Amino acid sequence: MAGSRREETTKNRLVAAAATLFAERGFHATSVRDIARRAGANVASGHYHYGSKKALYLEVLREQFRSIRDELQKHGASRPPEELSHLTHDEIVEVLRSRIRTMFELLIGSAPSLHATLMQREMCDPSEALPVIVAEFIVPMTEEMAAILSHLFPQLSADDVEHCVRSIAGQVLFYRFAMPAMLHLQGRAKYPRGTVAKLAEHVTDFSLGGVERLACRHKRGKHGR
Amino acid sequence: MAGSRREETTKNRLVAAAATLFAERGFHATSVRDIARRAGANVASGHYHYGSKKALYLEVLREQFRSIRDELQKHGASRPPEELSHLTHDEIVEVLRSRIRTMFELLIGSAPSLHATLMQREMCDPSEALPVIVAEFIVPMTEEMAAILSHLFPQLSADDVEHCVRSIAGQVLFYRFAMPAMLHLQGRAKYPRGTVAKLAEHVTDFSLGGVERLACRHKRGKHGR
DNA sequence: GCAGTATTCAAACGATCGTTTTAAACGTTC
DNA sequence: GAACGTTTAAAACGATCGTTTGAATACTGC
Repeated sequence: MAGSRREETTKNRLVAAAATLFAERGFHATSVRDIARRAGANVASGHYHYGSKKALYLEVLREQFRSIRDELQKHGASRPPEELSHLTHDEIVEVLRSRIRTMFELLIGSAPSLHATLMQREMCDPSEALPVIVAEFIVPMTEEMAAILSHLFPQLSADDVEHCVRSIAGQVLFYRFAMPAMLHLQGRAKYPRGTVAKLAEHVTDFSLGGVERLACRHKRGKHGR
Repeated sequence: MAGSRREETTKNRLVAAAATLFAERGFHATSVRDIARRAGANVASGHYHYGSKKALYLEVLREQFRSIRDELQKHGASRPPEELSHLTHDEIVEVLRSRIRTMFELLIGSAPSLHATLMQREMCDPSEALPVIVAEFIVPMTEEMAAILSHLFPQLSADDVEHCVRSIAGQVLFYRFAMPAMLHLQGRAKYPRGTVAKLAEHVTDFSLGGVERLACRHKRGKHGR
């Protein structure tokens, strides 16, 4: 026994099944019987291994967002943030473009992306897992983006940087959080191939314009233009 | 009887109570008994007046989004869109600023804003009411914003205008859809006074920069600067 | 007034919920 | 192989769910 690598124990199958179902249908619309059935386990196994349905839900979110930070680092930012200082302006722009693209891939890429769906549901009905999401996903992503913007335009105030980070995050998250409406408008079942690349280009260009305008505003008085 | 003005009939109290509870807790977490209790009615009254819990839910959404278009017109755009042609560039900018501010007030203003909450829940679990939301809220708002941007920068392609509209909408919606995370980050229970004004200013300035960059891009080749 | 419809009410329906119970099966250690 | 803690299994628990029933009540037109 004791195979340390991804044992297919009942406990593991339970949390995996629960993650899928909680993401697909939400907490209240998912029954412990659905979870047990999908995990090929007994109805009582959830309580035996996790204590309660709620505790199982919290474990699902802890597990999902424990791994996402590594995922973020793997896809992009292989270099520590201080290395940004050694890059030219245009190179940092390309870093920004790459990070925005990574976010899009994470949120609306081909994979189902349980993280995003679970996060969206937590924004509707926050639970004790909200701090985990903030600490493991939102804060790291926010700080990295802030570092990039600060290096791009050092004259930006900390407040402006924060606002710009949220402007960028908002643009990206929009296509996930408003996905059903967008797909309905387009009469599609899912975003067509190539959407990620196109959106990443647009959001990057749009945001560069936005950030640049704020950065140059101070030279032209408080309200620019 | 036949008082045409906002009768406090059981039917009306039911749909009002249902709107509040569906927004607060979601469809599955709200029981017909909760609704009846809040409406001061019997458990069976929901079925008598609306047929089923699901039908009541759909009626709630239809009613909520039937009224929001009027709300949008009242707060802003008192003039038909073609009047934009008679305004100067700077005047159109102020129209844009005012519309963005209206959106913020609608989404995170002091009022509870059932619309926004119900819409957010529909994006998690789309129902037959999704087309109503798209037709009554998203399409009008999108088209008006597109008209403003087109008048601001006539050289923008239709595709670019669409993308920019979504970039603006995304920034605004972010502060509603990610509200629990933002408030947790700030250690607050709700956005402090003056937030709407500050955010509207930022999003307007940021977006003007973004749109302007895209508008000027064509003069500098496909990938500008 | 009464007939007839529309609405409200208390009570109960069957189904399903999360959870608990009890015992059987399994795995490990002497 | 006996003893023991761990895990799984079937069955049932009480509670609550959405819905239905059938009688009581309120309202309408005459």
